[in-house]
Amino acid sequence: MPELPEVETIRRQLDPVLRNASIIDADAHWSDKFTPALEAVGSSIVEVRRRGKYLVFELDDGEELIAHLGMTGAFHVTPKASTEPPACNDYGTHVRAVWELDDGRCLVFRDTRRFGLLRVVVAGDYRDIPTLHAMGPEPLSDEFSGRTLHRAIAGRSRAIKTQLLSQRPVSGVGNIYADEALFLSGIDPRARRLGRARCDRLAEQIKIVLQTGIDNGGTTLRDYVDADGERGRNQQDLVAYGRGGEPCVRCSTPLRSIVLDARTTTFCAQCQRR
DNA sequence: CCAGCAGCCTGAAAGC
DNA sequence: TGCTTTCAGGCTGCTG
Repeated sequence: MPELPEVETIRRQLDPVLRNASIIDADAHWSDKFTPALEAVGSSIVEVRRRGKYLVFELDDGEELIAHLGMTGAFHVTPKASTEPPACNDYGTHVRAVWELDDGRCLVFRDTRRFGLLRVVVAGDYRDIPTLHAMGPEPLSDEFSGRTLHRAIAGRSRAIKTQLLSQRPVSGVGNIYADEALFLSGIDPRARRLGRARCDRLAEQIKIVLQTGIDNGGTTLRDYVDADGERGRNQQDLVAYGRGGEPCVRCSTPLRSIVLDARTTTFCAQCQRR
């Protein structure tokens, strides 16, 4: 559920407090989705960046620690205090990795459902992380526009929402913000062909809903909390996602919920055109 | 290469 | 009340 705005919110909190921190020890859950955490030991964090929904911890040895939050992933930094070397069990439930820093603080990764992922790679080499490797442009950059969206979906026959969730036409959009952007641009999520004009509208609304999400500190529906343990506020601004059966804010027709590619999809059959 | 879909996970909520 | 079933969903990897 963390999508671009949630990951960006966390990044903005982690970057200033983790710069120049040295990782002197680590512990990880046994799953090979999390054991790569140990490979970061001995390096210092240069900067915390983001690409789509992935956090990228740039290390000083030419490598990057990559983290995907899956559905329930969360990061936080403990205050100085430390007593013993870190162990996952010491920091509460569902801790999947702990990195001990040289000043006594710890970076802690929790992930209840274990849909998250940690990797250490040579900087920029994402061949082992297919979605990151083939990731489309950053939605809030000039690299993404109606023109690039139109070109990216040309010749493909899958529903537009499915294509958005694939991260290829654009990065960082998940189920919540896809439903919101499609609603606001008046496009049926099942539409399979979009002309340039509709791509322009959709690209514009994607930028707006993601920026609004960042400004609101993310959307909290269930598990999401930022690095300070705070919930987001963007759920108050949602007009489509999770509102099946409620009246459309534009035309009052009850919003319809369907399952598209195994994901709940809510839209207005009146306002959104195929 | 592409479309479609099962499987991975756990806890909350709904159903019986 | 307590047990069982359903649901949530990003991404991987398999199949046709």
